[in-house]
Amino acid sequence: MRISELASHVGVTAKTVRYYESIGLLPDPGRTASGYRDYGADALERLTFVRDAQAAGLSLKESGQILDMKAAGHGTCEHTRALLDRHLSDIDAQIASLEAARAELLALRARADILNPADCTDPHRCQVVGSH
Amino acid sequence: MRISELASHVGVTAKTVRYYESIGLLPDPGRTASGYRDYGADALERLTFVRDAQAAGLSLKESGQILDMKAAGHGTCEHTRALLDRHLSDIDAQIASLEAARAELLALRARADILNPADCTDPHRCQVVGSH
DNA sequence: GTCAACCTTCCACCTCACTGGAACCGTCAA
DNA sequence: TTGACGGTTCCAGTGAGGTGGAAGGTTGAC
Repeated sequence: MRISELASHVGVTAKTVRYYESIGLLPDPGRTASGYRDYGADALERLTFVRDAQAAGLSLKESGQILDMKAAGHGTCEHTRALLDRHLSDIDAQIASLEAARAELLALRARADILNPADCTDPHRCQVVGSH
Repeated sequence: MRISELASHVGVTAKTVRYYESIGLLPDPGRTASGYRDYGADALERLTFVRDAQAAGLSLKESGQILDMKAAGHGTCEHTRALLDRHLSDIDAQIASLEAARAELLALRARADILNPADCTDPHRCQVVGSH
């Protein structure tokens, strides 16, 4: 399959696929006689994994690490598990901090709702954002 | 107070404070006779707000917008409220996507747990990451 | 008076994940 | 055979949020 077909299967652009190849995330695909990149199912699987992993918050580098461990075939499960565990706690921390942020924003909003907009005319302070 | 003191109160570096000033996020502070930046409580409050807002997922630009609206003193409450509302839904979306990612990672981890590590010796595929 | 630890400016560089554009070649249907 | 729409390379830029380092001035304790 050609680059655009591969890209559209996964929901990225051909540019992005070439970029991934340039950073070593995708291997050199074979080429057709005319020099076009020619991808197989393995490329699709690899790219799909990168996309999934990215959706799960892993960086391209980390996806590459997992994929490389897989290709090297050593320590794979333990390393993958460790990476996964680290990301699970990262995600938990992110969710916690977002929820704290949410609460903060909500409190700010509540103040904005309660305050009479007419009170908001002091040219030097906004009641919502002001001293806290 | 001097730049490092301000910075350490908020948990950033002096470099970062100068950078914030350079992008207009913090106003020119006064200077001592020798040219050192001299900050007051207002700078601390402003920088703290930027840090809080950043923790809440706002960009530096957006923090600056709120702070500018506050300084300009017009339309403040409505604009702040709109910004806050937009960010609340952004945060909700982020939390939702992180929770989806979490579930995905957890599923991957569960596969890692169930599989016998001894099965993970095939040099060409990792059971955890492989075909799905 | 000396020394470390601070401060100043300025400019360049970094990471991440792309994106845009130029200049050129290949494919395919009308 | 012409034109649209792909593909190729390479280089440069984006934007967010900084960091590093050089070259110099200031402060304060011993």
